[in-house]
Amino acid sequence: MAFHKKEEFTRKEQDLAAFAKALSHPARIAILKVLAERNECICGDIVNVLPLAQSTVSQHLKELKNAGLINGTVEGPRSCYCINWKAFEKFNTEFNSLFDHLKVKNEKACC
Amino acid sequence: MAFHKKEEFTRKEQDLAAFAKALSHPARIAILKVLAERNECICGDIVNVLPLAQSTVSQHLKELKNAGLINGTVEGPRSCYCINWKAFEKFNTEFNSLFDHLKVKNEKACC
DNA sequence: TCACTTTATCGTATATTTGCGATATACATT
DNA sequence: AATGTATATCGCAAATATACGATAAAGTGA
Repeated sequence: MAFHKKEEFTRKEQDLAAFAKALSHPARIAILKVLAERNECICGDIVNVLPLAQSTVSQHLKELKNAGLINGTVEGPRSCYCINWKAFEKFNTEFNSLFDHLKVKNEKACC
Repeated sequence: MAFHKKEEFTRKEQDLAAFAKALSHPARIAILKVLAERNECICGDIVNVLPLAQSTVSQHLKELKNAGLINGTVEGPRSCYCINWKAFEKFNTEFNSLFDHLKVKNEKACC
């Protein structure tokens, strides 16, 4: 690709794309599901549930954290993660605002 | 990665991830916005709007079409694209069903 | 038929992602 | 202090994604 031209798009487009990218792997979807299902913030339990090595899971967790979708805190010798619902809410809103009001207008569009 | 282990996740997880992947580039978000804004189904007009080469835009359109997010039909010498709102609706529902009912339970979770 | 326009595809270069084992780090327990 | 447990990071290999120019394909119009 030579150079990524992502900077040439609007901030909103980049933010939404970054959010979608964080969700763009089934392992990360699965991790979010586990975090959402359990009340305690899990850590290495995720490794036991997923068909992936510990280092790989740790990497996915890092990406989710960088994207702001989850929070992580160190609890003694282990790490505790949980979903950042606020970030989820924010992006859900942004996603809808991008398309929803246009949807009505074009519901019965051409092809 | 050696081999992609995506097959080891559930179909729902894979589908949702594939949808998110289609949205995971700002150029594709921008394309969807253009398609949503105009009543006529655009084609090469998108090329004029985006800071990308024609072949690159064509590639992004192909990916969006493969993901089922847009429809494309040939109209004489040109191609006509528009958003597949049904697919959008489906994935939006699926996305919400994955997380929304869990959200209530865990709203005030740990970390 | 011969240009012209529009779009798709091919080939290629480079960047990024995915995955794992090995290792480091950090705390807990003995 | 020594050991064990849990997690993060490093280094590497392989797969994918991104981007573009060149070219092909397919229709239009002179």
